Order: sequence, then C-alpha cells, then structure tokens
Amino acid sequence: MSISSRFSVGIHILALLEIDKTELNTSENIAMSVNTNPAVIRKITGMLKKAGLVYVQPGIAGATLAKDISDITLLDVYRAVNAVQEDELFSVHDKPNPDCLVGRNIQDSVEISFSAAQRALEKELEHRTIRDVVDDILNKERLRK
Amino acid sequence: MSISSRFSVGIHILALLEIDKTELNTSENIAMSVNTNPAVIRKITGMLKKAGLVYVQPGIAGATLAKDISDITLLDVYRAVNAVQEDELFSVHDKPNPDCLVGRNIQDSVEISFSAAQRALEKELEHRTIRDVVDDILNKERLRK
DNA sequence: CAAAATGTAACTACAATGATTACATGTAAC
DNA sequence: GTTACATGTAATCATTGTAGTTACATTTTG
Repeated sequence: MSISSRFSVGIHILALLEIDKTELNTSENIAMSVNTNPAVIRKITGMLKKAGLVYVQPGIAGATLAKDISDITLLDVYRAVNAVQEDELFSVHDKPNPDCLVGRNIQDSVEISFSAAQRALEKELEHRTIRDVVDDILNKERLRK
Repeated sequence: MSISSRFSVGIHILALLEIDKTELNTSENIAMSVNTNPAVIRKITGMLKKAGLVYVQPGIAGATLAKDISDITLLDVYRAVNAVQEDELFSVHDKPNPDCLVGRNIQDSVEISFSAAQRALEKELEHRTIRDVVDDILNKERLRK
C-alpha cells in the first residue's frame, strides 16, 4: 500500500495556516479547503499539535502555526501524522523457517537494505520545509495568471 | 501502511534459488522456507517470472534463476512484485478545493517533494543486488558458528 | 493415462484508511 | 451562569489491500 494521505493533508494544513494567517482557520474552514470532514482535520491537527507544530486549544476557534515554517521539515510532518506505522516503511514476512539457511538469516539481511532505503527517503524529506511548499504554491499561483 | 511483504518474500525466493541451486525448488519447498502457503509462492514467482528474473514453467517442477544475481537489483524485485501500487509510494488527498489558493496548487506542490523522496528510496534499492543479500546471508551464517 | 507441479480464481480473515455522526469538554460573550 | 461555538474523541461504516487457504484447470513427464 502507500503512505497515508494524512501526510499530504498535514502539509496542506500547515501551508494554509501560513498563507491564510490573517484568517480564522477553524477545522471547518480548513476542511473546506482540503475537501474533507472537519473531524478528520481535527484529528490531524491534534497530531500536529502533539508534535509542537501548531497551536490549537479546545474551546478556542482556529489553529495557528507554532513554529516558523522554515523550521518545519516535511520529515517533521511525516513523523507527526504517523504517515507510516511504527516507523516501519517496509514490512518483512515473519517466521521464516529457522531450519533453513536462508530462512534464519533473511530477516536481518533485508533489514540492512530496507533501513538504508528508508533513511534515504527520510533524508530527502528532511531537506524540504513547509516554506518550500508555500513558496512553490505562491509561485504556481503567480504563473496561473 | 507499509510496503508489501511480497518484496521481502521475493528477495527470499531469489536468494534461496541461488543458495539452493542444486536442489529442486518447487513452490512447496520454497513455501517451507518462507513459511507460507505454496499458492502464495506461486503467485510471487509468477510476478518474478513476468519480470524476467526467474524461469519457471507449468508442469515442470522447480524454479531457477533467469539472471545472474549480481544483475538483479532490489529495485528490480521491488518493481516485479508490485511492492507499491501503481508506483505511487505516497498518496495525495484528492479533490482539494479549487476555489482556494492552497487547494488548487497543493497537489502539484507536494508532488515535487514526494517524487524526490521516492526517487531517493528507489536509487538506494537500485544500488543493492541479490548478490549482496546472498553474501550477507552466508556471512551471517558463518558467524553463527 | 496417471502423477505431479504450476497457474489462477474464489473466498476468507484481518488491518488500516478515511468519512461520518455524535457527544463530551472547554472557552468566551452576554 | 447560561448560551453559543469550537475542539477533542470515540464509535461506526464502507472501502481497500494483504496474505492465507482451497480448489481446480492446465501442462509436462514417465
């Protein structure tokens, strides 16, 4: 399967909080932009909050950024929204036959390559920030005209 | 979610075909090593066959390697077994609001980063071969003693 | 033909996703 | 304090992909 769209929604939310920072960004307003249900937004916003990326409080309308968007990497968001279960991007078949040479060693052996690949992906995400995304959005918008 | 364990099973099969190349590797035998059902093995073997990685025929017992394992990268296997649907590792929420500045640009904007991250992962897999895995397995086995 | 193996399809159980509804909790304004 | 409104959260549901299982058609060899 693929990485949860919570990731792209999380990025969407953060970009929106920056670009519409003068507006009141309630879960309902954000849901309109993302095109989903407000409860979905509240759940993801809650995850972003737990990661210290946004500020949001029960009873108080609207979410706001808790950090400068230049300091929020895509990896931060990726981790915040649990884009991948348990941080295990690859799943390995379990209980291979321990009585077989290949069976008893395969798990540790593939783990080496899987970890390296996962690290490569995460490193790429770490080099990109919400600032980059916001700039790109504004750029694309300018080109539309 | 995470990347299908078909990937690790595919690697397991190929490694086994090399290490046990003097034996007859039927779907039943392979299933014993992987610890799963023969039909599962036949399905994955079929995918590896379609990708030109193994040789296997109806009515004839056993699968064999169709290429030198130094020439089979993990990316080849990854693609062969369809480890990720449609080659889209990341999923993006669809139909964001086109009447919103962020909504109408977010998909293309995240696509840039997502593609880069996916490429980074695939590049890493491309640099590793079944040979590496086999060597590692044999190495680990030696260290057990 | 008979035996044995592969290729496939159908079915099942399971798990995660994302949407939806409902409601408890918390805040502010009156 | 009560009311209005927003967030937090749990329960439910439909959908989807996975992986296992069974069954059977197809193909080859003896």
